Amino acid sequence: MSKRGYHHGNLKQALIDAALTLIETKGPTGFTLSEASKTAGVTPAAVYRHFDGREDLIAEAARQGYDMFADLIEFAYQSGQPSAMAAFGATGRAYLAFAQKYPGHYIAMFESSISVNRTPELAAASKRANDVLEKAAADLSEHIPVEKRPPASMFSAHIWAMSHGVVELFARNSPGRASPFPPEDLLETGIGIYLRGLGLIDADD
Amino acid sequence: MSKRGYHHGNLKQALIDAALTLIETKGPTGFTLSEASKTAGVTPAAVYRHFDGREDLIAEAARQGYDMFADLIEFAYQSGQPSAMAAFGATGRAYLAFAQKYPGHYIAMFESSISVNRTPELAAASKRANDVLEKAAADLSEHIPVEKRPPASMFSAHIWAMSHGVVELFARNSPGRASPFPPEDLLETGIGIYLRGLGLIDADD
DNA sequence: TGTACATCAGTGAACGCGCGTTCACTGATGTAC
DNA sequence: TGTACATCAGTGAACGCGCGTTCACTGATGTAC
Repeated sequence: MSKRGYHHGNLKQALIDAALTLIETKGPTGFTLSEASKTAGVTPAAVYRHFDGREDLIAEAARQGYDMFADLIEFAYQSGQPSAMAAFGATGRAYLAFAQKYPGHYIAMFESSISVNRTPELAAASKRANDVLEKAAADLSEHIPVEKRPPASMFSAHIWAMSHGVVELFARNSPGRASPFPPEDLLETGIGIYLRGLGLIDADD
Repeated sequence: MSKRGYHHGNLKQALIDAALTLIETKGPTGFTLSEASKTAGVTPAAVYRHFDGREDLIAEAARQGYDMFADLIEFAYQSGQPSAMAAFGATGRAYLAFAQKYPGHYIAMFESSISVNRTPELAAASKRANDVLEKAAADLSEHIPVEKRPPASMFSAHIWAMSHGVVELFARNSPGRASPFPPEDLLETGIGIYLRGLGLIDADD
Protein backbone atom coordinates (compact mmCIF):
# COMPACT_ATOMS: atom_id res chain seq x y z
CA MET A 1 0.00 0.00 0.00
CA SER A 2 2.35 2.70 1.25
CA LYS A 3 5.40 1.33 -0.54
CA ARG A 4 5.55 2.47 -4.13
CA GLY A 5 8.02 3.71 -6.68
CA TYR A 6 10.68 1.74 -8.40
CA HIS A 7 10.08 -1.25 -6.21
CA HIS A 8 6.52 -2.34 -6.21
CA GLY A 9 6.39 -3.69 -2.69
CA ASN A 10 3.94 -6.49 -3.23
CA LEU A 11 4.20 -7.34 -6.88
CA LYS A 12 3.77 -11.07 -6.48
CA GLN A 13 0.30 -10.77 -5.03
CA ALA A 14 -0.60 -7.93 -7.38
CA LEU A 15 0.23 -10.18 -10.34
CA ILE A 16 -1.87 -12.99 -8.94
CA ASP A 17 -4.79 -10.63 -8.37
CA ALA A 18 -4.49 -9.27 -11.90
CA ALA A 19 -4.35 -12.80 -13.27
CA LEU A 20 -7.46 -13.78 -11.36
CA THR A 21 -9.41 -10.85 -12.75
CA LEU A 22 -8.30 -11.70 -16.26
CA ILE A 23 -9.07 -15.39 -15.86
CA GLU A 24 -12.50 -14.46 -14.60
CA THR A 25 -13.31 -12.46 -17.70
CA LYS A 26 -11.37 -14.29 -20.42
CA GLY A 27 -11.05 -17.83 -19.20
CA PRO A 28 -7.91 -19.69 -18.19
CA THR A 29 -6.46 -19.84 -21.70
CA GLY A 30 -7.45 -16.28 -22.54
CA PHE A 31 -5.28 -14.95 -19.76
CA THR A 32 -1.89 -13.56 -20.80
CA LEU A 33 1.21 -12.78 -18.81
CA SER A 34 1.69 -9.52 -20.65
CA GLU A 35 -1.75 -8.25 -19.79
CA ALA A 36 -1.45 -9.27 -16.16
CA SER A 37 1.87 -7.46 -15.85
CA LYS A 38 0.47 -4.37 -17.54
CA THR A 39 -2.49 -4.40 -15.13
CA ALA A 40 -0.06 -4.57 -12.23
CA GLY A 41 1.78 -1.60 -13.72
CA VAL A 42 4.95 -3.48 -14.50
CA THR A 43 6.99 -4.83 -17.41
CA PRO A 44 6.32 -8.43 -18.52
CA ALA A 45 9.89 -9.32 -17.66
CA ALA A 46 9.30 -8.40 -14.02
CA VAL A 47 7.00 -11.41 -13.69
CA TYR A 48 10.03 -13.68 -13.85
CA ARG A 49 11.37 -12.29 -10.57
CA HIS A 50 8.44 -13.98 -8.83
CA PHE A 51 7.29 -16.86 -11.01
CA ASP A 52 8.86 -19.47 -13.22
CA GLY A 53 6.50 -18.50 -16.01
CA ARG A 54 2.90 -18.35 -17.07
CA GLU A 55 1.80 -21.76 -15.81
CA ASP A 56 3.48 -21.21 -12.48
CA LEU A 57 1.46 -18.06 -11.92
CA ILE A 58 -1.83 -19.85 -12.62
CA ALA A 59 -0.83 -22.72 -10.37
CA GLU A 60 -0.14 -20.32 -7.52
CA ALA A 61 -3.52 -18.65 -8.05
CA ALA A 62 -5.17 -22.07 -7.92
CA ARG A 63 -3.27 -22.98 -4.79
CA GLN A 64 -4.45 -19.87 -2.99
CA GLY A 65 -7.95 -20.71 -4.19
CA TYR A 66 -7.83 -24.23 -2.75
CA ASP A 67 -6.54 -22.86 0.53
CA MET A 68 -9.34 -20.33 0.85
CA PHE A 69 -11.84 -22.90 -0.35
CA ALA A 70 -10.77 -25.46 2.23
CA ASP A 71 -10.85 -22.82 4.97
CA LEU A 72 -14.32 -21.61 4.04
CA ILE A 73 -15.74 -25.09 3.64
CA GLU A 74 -14.19 -26.22 6.88
CA PHE A 75 -15.48 -23.19 8.75
CA ALA A 76 -18.98 -23.68 7.36
CA TYR A 77 -18.86 -27.33 8.30
CA GLN A 78 -17.79 -26.57 11.88
CA SER A 79 -20.38 -23.84 12.23
CA GLY A 80 -23.17 -26.35 11.69
CA GLN A 81 -21.95 -28.82 14.29
CA PRO A 82 -23.03 -30.81 16.18
CA SER A 83 -25.96 -31.33 13.79
CA ALA A 84 -24.67 -33.35 10.83
CA MET A 85 -27.57 -32.05 8.79
CA ALA A 86 -26.91 -28.39 9.57
CA ALA A 87 -23.19 -28.84 8.99
CA PHE A 88 -23.83 -30.42 5.63
CA GLY A 89 -26.23 -27.70 4.53
CA ALA A 90 -23.82 -24.95 5.51
CA THR A 91 -21.08 -26.73 3.58
CA GLY A 92 -23.17 -26.80 0.43
CA ARG A 93 -24.05 -23.13 0.70
CA ALA A 94 -20.40 -22.27 1.30
CA TYR A 95 -19.49 -24.09 -1.90
CA LEU A 96 -21.76 -21.94 -4.03
CA ALA A 97 -20.81 -18.79 -2.17
CA PHE A 98 -17.15 -19.45 -2.85
CA ALA A 99 -17.75 -20.02 -6.56
CA GLN A 100 -19.68 -16.78 -6.79
CA LYS A 101 -17.42 -14.62 -4.68
CA TYR A 102 -14.16 -15.88 -6.17
CA PRO A 103 -14.90 -16.87 -9.77
CA GLY A 104 -11.30 -16.36 -10.82
CA HIS A 105 -10.06 -18.79 -8.20
CA TYR A 106 -12.84 -21.23 -9.02
CA ILE A 107 -11.91 -21.23 -12.70
CA ALA A 108 -8.19 -21.56 -11.96
CA MET A 109 -8.96 -24.51 -9.70
CA PHE A 110 -11.49 -26.43 -11.75
CA GLU A 111 -11.37 -25.20 -15.31
CA SER A 112 -7.74 -24.52 -16.00
CA SER A 113 -5.70 -27.37 -17.33
CA ILE A 114 -3.24 -27.11 -14.47
CA SER A 115 -2.72 -30.52 -12.92
CA VAL A 116 -3.51 -30.67 -9.27
CA ASN A 117 -0.30 -32.64 -8.87
CA ARG A 118 1.85 -29.92 -10.36
CA THR A 119 3.42 -29.07 -7.04
CA PRO A 120 3.23 -30.75 -3.62
CA GLU A 121 1.69 -27.59 -2.14
CA LEU A 122 -1.07 -27.52 -4.75
CA ALA A 123 -1.78 -31.21 -4.29
CA ALA A 124 -1.95 -30.79 -0.52
CA ALA A 125 -4.30 -27.82 -0.71
CA SER A 126 -6.55 -29.68 -3.14
CA LYS A 127 -6.57 -32.80 -1.00
CA ARG A 128 -7.50 -30.85 2.09
CA ALA A 129 -10.50 -29.31 0.30
CA ASN A 130 -11.53 -32.75 -0.90
CA ASP A 131 -11.21 -34.27 2.54
CA VAL A 132 -13.45 -31.68 4.15
CA LEU A 133 -16.19 -32.34 1.60
CA GLU A 134 -15.89 -36.06 2.08
CA LYS A 135 -15.86 -35.74 5.86
CA ALA A 136 -19.13 -33.81 5.77
CA ALA A 137 -20.66 -36.50 3.59
CA ALA A 138 -19.35 -39.31 5.80
CA ASP A 139 -20.70 -37.71 8.96
CA LEU A 140 -24.11 -37.24 7.47
CA SER A 141 -24.28 -40.73 6.02
CA GLU A 142 -23.87 -42.13 9.54
CA HIS A 143 -27.57 -41.40 9.83
CA ILE A 144 -28.44 -43.74 7.01
CA PRO A 145 -29.05 -47.41 7.80
CA VAL A 146 -25.89 -49.30 6.89
CA GLU A 147 -27.51 -51.53 4.29
CA LYS A 148 -28.80 -48.63 2.19
CA ARG A 149 -25.84 -46.34 2.79
CA PRO A 150 -23.82 -45.46 -0.30
CA PRO A 151 -20.05 -45.03 0.08
CA ALA A 152 -19.28 -41.59 1.46
CA SER A 153 -17.06 -40.80 -1.52
CA MET A 154 -19.99 -41.48 -3.87
CA PHE A 155 -22.35 -39.42 -1.78
CA SER A 156 -19.88 -36.56 -1.80
CA ALA A 157 -19.26 -36.93 -5.55
CA HIS A 158 -22.99 -36.61 -6.22
CA ILE A 159 -23.31 -33.43 -4.21
CA TRP A 160 -20.15 -32.03 -5.70
CA ALA A 161 -21.33 -32.80 -9.22
CA MET A 162 -24.66 -31.07 -8.67
CA SER A 163 -22.99 -28.07 -7.09
CA HIS A 164 -20.46 -27.79 -9.88
CA GLY A 165 -23.17 -28.20 -12.49
CA VAL A 166 -25.27 -25.44 -10.96
CA VAL A 167 -22.23 -23.17 -10.85
CA GLU A 168 -21.25 -23.83 -14.44
CA LEU A 169 -24.66 -23.82 -16.05
CA PHE A 170 -26.67 -21.40 -13.98
CA ALA A 171 -24.49 -19.29 -11.71
CA ARG A 172 -21.88 -18.15 -14.17
CA ASN A 173 -23.87 -16.31 -16.80
CA SER A 174 -23.24 -18.44 -19.83
CA PRO A 175 -23.80 -16.10 -22.75
CA GLY A 176 -27.37 -16.36 -23.94
CA ARG A 177 -28.35 -19.06 -21.50
CA ALA A 178 -30.85 -17.83 -18.94
CA SER A 179 -31.17 -19.47 -15.57
CA PRO A 180 -34.76 -20.45 -14.77
CA PHE A 181 -34.18 -19.96 -11.03
CA PRO A 182 -31.63 -18.28 -8.77
CA PRO A 183 -28.71 -20.69 -8.46
CA GLU A 184 -28.92 -20.68 -4.65
CA ASP A 185 -32.51 -21.90 -4.80
CA LEU A 186 -31.69 -24.43 -7.45
CA LEU A 187 -28.87 -25.92 -5.42
CA GLU A 188 -30.75 -25.81 -2.13
CA THR A 189 -33.80 -27.60 -3.53
CA GLY A 190 -31.69 -30.02 -5.55
CA ILE A 191 -29.65 -31.09 -2.57
CA GLY A 192 -32.81 -31.23 -0.47
CA ILE A 193 -34.49 -33.65 -2.85
CA TYR A 194 -31.34 -35.73 -3.06
CA LEU A 195 -31.06 -35.99 0.72
CA ARG A 196 -34.69 -36.97 0.97
CA GLY A 197 -33.89 -39.73 -1.49
CA LEU A 198 -31.29 -40.96 0.95
CA GLY A 199 -33.85 -40.95 3.71
CA LEU A 200 -32.09 -38.14 5.52
CA ILE A 201 -34.94 -35.70 5.37
CA ASP A 202 -38.52 -36.42 6.25
CA ALA A 203 -40.74 -36.85 3.22
CA ASP A 204 -42.92 -34.04 4.54
CA ASP A 205 -39.89 -31.79 4.69
CA MET B 1 -14.36 -39.01 -50.43
CA SER B 2 -13.56 -39.71 -54.04
CA LYS B 3 -13.17 -36.07 -54.97
CA ARG B 4 -9.66 -34.80 -54.29
CA GLY B 5 -7.01 -32.61 -55.80
CA TYR B 6 -7.08 -28.89 -56.16
CA HIS B 7 -10.61 -28.71 -54.96
CA HIS B 8 -11.06 -30.40 -51.65
CA GLY B 9 -14.61 -31.56 -52.19
CA ASN B 10 -15.86 -31.30 -48.65
CA LEU B 11 -13.62 -28.76 -47.02
CA LYS B 12 -16.30 -27.17 -44.90
CA GLN B 13 -17.01 -30.32 -42.96
CA ALA B 14 -13.33 -31.28 -42.87
CA LEU B 15 -12.59 -27.95 -41.18
CA ILE B 16 -15.34 -28.46 -38.64
CA ASP B 17 -14.09 -31.95 -37.88
CA ALA B 18 -10.54 -30.70 -37.48
CA ALA B 19 -11.76 -27.91 -35.22
CA LEU B 20 -13.66 -30.37 -33.06
CA THR B 21 -10.62 -32.55 -32.57
CA LEU B 22 -8.54 -29.53 -31.63
CA ILE B 23 -11.18 -28.16 -29.27
CA GLU B 24 -11.35 -31.56 -27.63
CA THR B 25 -7.65 -31.60 -26.87
CA LYS B 26 -6.87 -27.91 -26.36
CA GLY B 27 -10.09 -26.33 -25.21
CA PRO B 28 -12.24 -23.79 -27.05
CA THR B 29 -9.73 -20.96 -26.70
CA GLY B 30 -6.74 -23.15 -27.48
CA PHE B 31 -8.12 -23.94 -30.89
CA THR B 32 -6.63 -22.00 -33.80
CA LEU B 33 -7.83 -21.45 -37.34
CA SER B 34 -4.34 -22.03 -38.69
CA GLU B 35 -3.99 -25.41 -37.08
CA ALA B 36 -7.45 -26.51 -38.17
CA SER B 37 -6.70 -25.55 -41.76
CA LYS B 38 -3.36 -27.33 -41.65
CA THR B 39 -5.05 -30.46 -40.32
CA ALA B 40 -7.52 -30.29 -43.18
CA GLY B 41 -4.57 -30.00 -45.59
CA VAL B 42 -5.37 -26.50 -46.70
CA THR B 43 -4.12 -22.92 -46.44
CA PRO B 44 -5.54 -20.77 -43.62
CA ALA B 45 -6.98 -18.40 -46.22
CA ALA B 46 -9.14 -21.19 -47.62
CA VAL B 47 -11.18 -21.15 -44.43
CA TYR B 48 -12.69 -17.85 -45.49
CA ARG B 49 -14.38 -19.46 -48.48
CA HIS B 50 -16.64 -21.30 -46.03
CA PHE B 51 -16.76 -19.29 -42.83
CA ASP B 52 -16.83 -15.66 -41.79
CA GLY B 53 -13.95 -16.32 -39.44
CA ARG B 54 -12.83 -18.15 -36.37
CA GLU B 55 -15.92 -17.59 -34.23
CA ASP B 56 -18.20 -18.57 -37.06
CA LEU B 57 -16.49 -21.93 -37.38
CA ILE B 58 -16.92 -22.68 -33.68
CA ALA B 59 -20.54 -21.60 -33.80
CA GLU B 60 -21.20 -23.98 -36.67
CA ALA B 61 -19.55 -26.82 -34.76
CA ALA B 62 -21.73 -26.03 -31.76
CA ARG B 63 -24.83 -25.93 -33.95
CA GLN B 64 -24.12 -29.38 -35.35
CA GLY B 65 -23.56 -30.54 -31.80
CA TYR B 66 -26.93 -29.24 -30.61
CA ASP B 67 -28.61 -30.88 -33.56
CA MET B 68 -27.07 -34.27 -32.87
CA PHE B 69 -27.65 -33.82 -29.18
CA ALA B 70 -31.34 -33.04 -29.62
CA ASP B 71 -31.73 -35.99 -31.99
CA LEU B 72 -30.04 -38.43 -29.64
CA ILE B 73 -31.89 -37.19 -26.59
CA GLU B 74 -35.19 -37.25 -28.42
CA PHE B 75 -34.59 -40.75 -29.73
CA ALA B 76 -33.64 -42.01 -26.28
CA TYR B 77 -36.70 -40.39 -24.82
CA GLN B 78 -39.01 -41.99 -27.41
CA SER B 79 -37.38 -45.38 -27.01
CA GLY B 80 -38.40 -45.48 -23.37
CA GLN B 81 -42.05 -44.67 -23.99
CA PRO B 82 -44.73 -45.23 -22.88
CA SER B 83 -43.07 -45.59 -19.46
CA ALA B 84 -42.19 -42.10 -18.24
CA MET B 85 -39.63 -43.63 -15.93
CA ALA B 86 -37.92 -45.67 -18.64
CA ALA B 87 -37.97 -42.70 -21.00
CA PHE B 88 -36.38 -40.48 -18.40
CA GLY B 89 -33.66 -42.98 -17.57
CA ALA B 90 -32.79 -43.47 -21.21
CA THR B 91 -32.60 -39.72 -21.65
CA GLY B 92 -30.12 -39.37 -18.79
CA ARG B 93 -27.92 -42.12 -20.14
CA ALA B 94 -28.02 -40.57 -23.60
CA TYR B 95 -26.81 -37.29 -22.12
CA LEU B 96 -23.68 -38.85 -20.70
CA ALA B 97 -23.11 -40.97 -23.77
CA PHE B 98 -23.23 -37.88 -25.96
CA ALA B 99 -20.74 -36.02 -23.78
CA GLN B 100 -18.36 -38.97 -23.91
CA LYS B 101 -18.73 -39.80 -27.57
CA TYR B 102 -18.59 -36.21 -28.84
CA PRO B 103 -16.44 -34.28 -26.38
CA GLY B 104 -15.50 -31.68 -28.99
CA HIS B 105 -19.14 -30.89 -29.66
CA TYR B 106 -19.92 -30.89 -25.96
CA ILE B 107 -17.17 -28.37 -25.26
CA ALA B 108 -18.16 -26.18 -28.20
CA MET B 109 -21.74 -26.19 -26.93
CA PHE B 110 -21.27 -25.69 -23.22
CA GLU B 111 -17.77 -24.45 -22.58
CA SER B 112 -16.99 -22.12 -25.44
CA SER B 113 -17.94 -18.52 -24.97
CA ILE B 114 -20.10 -18.58 -28.09
CA SER B 115 -23.51 -17.13 -27.29
CA VAL B 116 -26.35 -19.46 -28.03
CA ASN B 117 -28.11 -16.49 -29.60
CA ARG B 118 -25.33 -15.85 -32.08
CA THR B 119 -27.42 -17.04 -34.99
CA PRO B 120 -31.10 -18.01 -35.27
CA GLU B 121 -30.11 -21.54 -36.32
CA LEU B 122 -27.91 -21.99 -33.26
CA ALA B 123 -30.60 -20.62 -30.96
CA ALA B 124 -33.20 -22.94 -32.51
CA ALA B 125 -31.00 -26.02 -32.19
CA SER B 126 -30.21 -25.17 -28.58
CA LYS B 127 -33.85 -24.55 -27.75
CA ARG B 128 -34.89 -27.86 -29.24
CA ALA B 129 -32.37 -29.70 -27.08
CA ASN B 130 -33.61 -27.84 -24.04
CA ASP B 131 -37.22 -28.57 -24.81
CA VAL B 132 -36.66 -32.30 -25.06
CA LEU B 133 -34.99 -32.37 -21.67
CA GLU B 134 -37.77 -30.36 -20.14
CA LYS B 135 -40.44 -32.48 -21.77
CA ALA B 136 -38.95 -35.63 -20.26
CA ALA B 137 -38.93 -33.98 -16.85
CA ALA B 138 -42.48 -32.72 -17.24
CA ASP B 139 -43.78 -36.15 -18.26
CA LEU B 140 -42.16 -37.82 -15.35
CA SER B 141 -43.31 -35.23 -12.83
CA GLU B 142 -46.90 -36.03 -13.78
CA HIS B 143 -46.44 -38.97 -11.45
CA ILE B 144 -45.75 -36.73 -8.48
CA PRO B 145 -48.68 -35.49 -6.43
CA VAL B 146 -49.40 -31.92 -7.50
CA GLU B 147 -48.79 -30.38 -4.10
CA LYS B 148 -45.25 -31.72 -3.81
CA ARG B 149 -44.38 -31.40 -7.46
CA PRO B 150 -41.55 -28.98 -8.29
CA PRO B 151 -41.77 -26.98 -11.52
CA ALA B 152 -40.64 -29.13 -14.44
CA SER B 153 -37.99 -26.60 -15.39
CA MET B 154 -36.49 -26.87 -11.92
CA PHE B 155 -36.61 -30.64 -12.01
CA SER B 156 -34.90 -30.65 -15.37
CA ALA B 157 -32.31 -28.08 -14.21
CA HIS B 158 -31.37 -30.32 -11.27
CA ILE B 159 -30.83 -33.34 -13.45
CA TRP B 160 -28.99 -31.31 -16.02
CA ALA B 161 -26.72 -29.81 -13.36
CA MET B 162 -25.85 -33.19 -11.94
CA SER B 163 -25.21 -34.63 -15.39
CA HIS B 164 -23.05 -31.70 -16.39
CA GLY B 165 -21.17 -31.86 -13.10
CA VAL B 166 -20.44 -35.56 -13.54
CA VAL B 167 -19.23 -34.92 -17.07
CA GLU B 168 -16.97 -32.05 -16.10
CA LEU B 169 -15.54 -33.41 -12.89
CA PHE B 170 -15.43 -37.15 -13.42
CA ALA B 171 -15.94 -38.11 -17.06
CA ARG B 172 -13.47 -35.77 -18.69
CA ASN B 173 -10.16 -36.71 -17.12
CA SER B 174 -9.24 -33.52 -15.33
CA PRO B 175 -5.50 -33.68 -15.01
CA GLY B 176 -4.55 -35.20 -11.68
CA ARG B 177 -8.08 -35.62 -10.47
CA ALA B 178 -9.11 -39.25 -10.17
CA SER B 179 -12.73 -40.30 -10.38
CA PRO B 180 -13.75 -42.47 -7.45
CA PHE B 181 -16.34 -44.33 -9.58
CA PRO B 182 -17.13 -44.80 -13.26
CA PRO B 183 -19.09 -41.74 -14.36
CA GLU B 184 -21.96 -43.87 -15.65
CA ASP B 185 -22.43 -45.42 -12.22
CA LEU B 186 -22.08 -42.08 -10.53
CA LEU B 187 -24.76 -40.51 -12.67
CA GLU B 188 -27.10 -43.50 -12.55
CA THR B 189 -26.99 -43.73 -8.77
CA GLY B 190 -27.14 -39.97 -8.33
CA ILE B 191 -30.22 -39.61 -10.47
CA GLY B 192 -31.72 -42.66 -8.79
CA ILE B 193 -31.37 -41.14 -5.34
CA TYR B 194 -32.73 -37.83 -6.58
CA LEU B 195 -35.81 -39.49 -8.11
CA ARG B 196 -36.41 -41.41 -4.92
CA GLY B 197 -36.35 -38.08 -3.14
CA LEU B 198 -39.15 -36.98 -5.42
CA GLY B 199 -41.13 -40.07 -4.53
CA LEU B 200 -40.81 -41.46 -8.05
CA ILE B 201 -38.93 -44.58 -7.08
CA ASP B 202 -39.86 -46.91 -4.31
CA ALA B 203 -37.69 -46.57 -1.22
CA ASP B 204 -36.76 -50.23 -1.59
CA ASP B 205 -35.56 -49.59 -5.10
C1' DT C 1 24.33 10.65 11.55
C1' DG C 2 26.81 9.99 7.13
C1' DT C 3 28.88 7.32 3.60
C1' DA C 4 30.19 3.10 0.77
C1' DC C 5 28.47 -0.70 -0.98
C1' DA C 6 25.96 -5.18 -1.87
C1' DT C 7 21.57 -6.72 -3.08
C1' DC C 8 18.09 -7.54 -6.13
C1' DA C 9 13.43 -5.88 -8.02
C1' DG C 10 12.23 -3.86 -12.01
C1' DT C 11 13.51 -1.85 -16.94
C1' DG C 12 13.54 -1.77 -21.86
C1' DA C 13 14.93 -3.67 -25.96
C1' DA C 14 15.03 -7.66 -28.48
C1' DC C 15 14.05 -12.52 -30.07
C1' DG C 16 11.39 -15.84 -32.75
C1' DC C 17 6.82 -17.42 -33.19
C1' DG C 18 2.12 -18.25 -34.54
C1' DC C 19 -1.95 -15.90 -34.79
C1' DG C 20 -6.31 -14.10 -37.76
C1' DT C 21 -7.16 -11.84 -41.75
C1' DT C 22 -6.52 -9.54 -46.65
C1' DC C 23 -5.44 -9.74 -51.32
C1' DA C 24 -4.41 -10.50 -56.07
C1' DC C 25 -3.74 -14.70 -58.19
C1' DT C 26 -4.35 -19.46 -60.37
C1' DG C 27 -6.03 -23.44 -62.04
C1' DA C 28 -9.55 -27.32 -61.65
C1' DT C 29 -14.31 -28.03 -62.64
C1' DG C 30 -18.53 -28.07 -65.08
C1' DT C 31 -21.53 -25.97 -68.59
C1' DA C 32 -22.95 -23.99 -73.19
C1' DC C 33 -22.57 -24.50 -77.73
C1' DT D 1 -17.42 -35.57 -78.74
C1' DG D 2 -14.65 -31.31 -78.61
C1' DT D 3 -13.76 -26.62 -77.48
C1' DA D 4 -14.38 -21.94 -75.20
C1' DC D 5 -15.31 -19.98 -71.23
C1' DA D 6 -17.36 -18.61 -66.64
C1' DT D 7 -17.14 -19.91 -62.00
C1' DC D 8 -15.13 -20.10 -57.78
C1' DA D 9 -12.36 -23.06 -54.42
C1' DG D 10 -7.94 -22.88 -53.09
C1' DT D 11 -2.95 -20.64 -53.16
C1' DG D 12 0.87 -18.10 -51.34
C1' DA D 13 2.70 -14.03 -49.84
C1' DA D 14 2.07 -10.41 -46.88
C1' DC D 15 0.21 -7.52 -42.96
C1' DG D 16 0.27 -5.97 -38.16
C1' DC D 17 -0.14 -7.82 -33.70
C1' DG D 18 0.62 -9.68 -29.15
C1' DC D 19 2.55 -13.49 -27.17
C1' DG D 20 6.21 -15.74 -23.64
C1' DT D 21 10.75 -15.46 -22.66
C1' DT D 22 15.92 -13.79 -22.44
C1' DC D 23 19.27 -10.53 -21.39
C1' DA D 24 22.33 -6.96 -19.94
C1' DC D 25 21.20 -3.04 -17.47
C1' DT D 26 19.82 0.37 -13.72
C1' DG D 27 18.64 2.39 -9.73
C1' DA D 28 16.08 2.10 -5.15
C1' DT D 29 16.67 -0.04 -0.79
C1' DG D 30 18.80 -1.46 3.37
C1' DT D 31 23.01 -2.70 5.86
C1' DA D 32 27.88 -2.30 7.63
C1' DC D 33 31.01 0.59 9.31
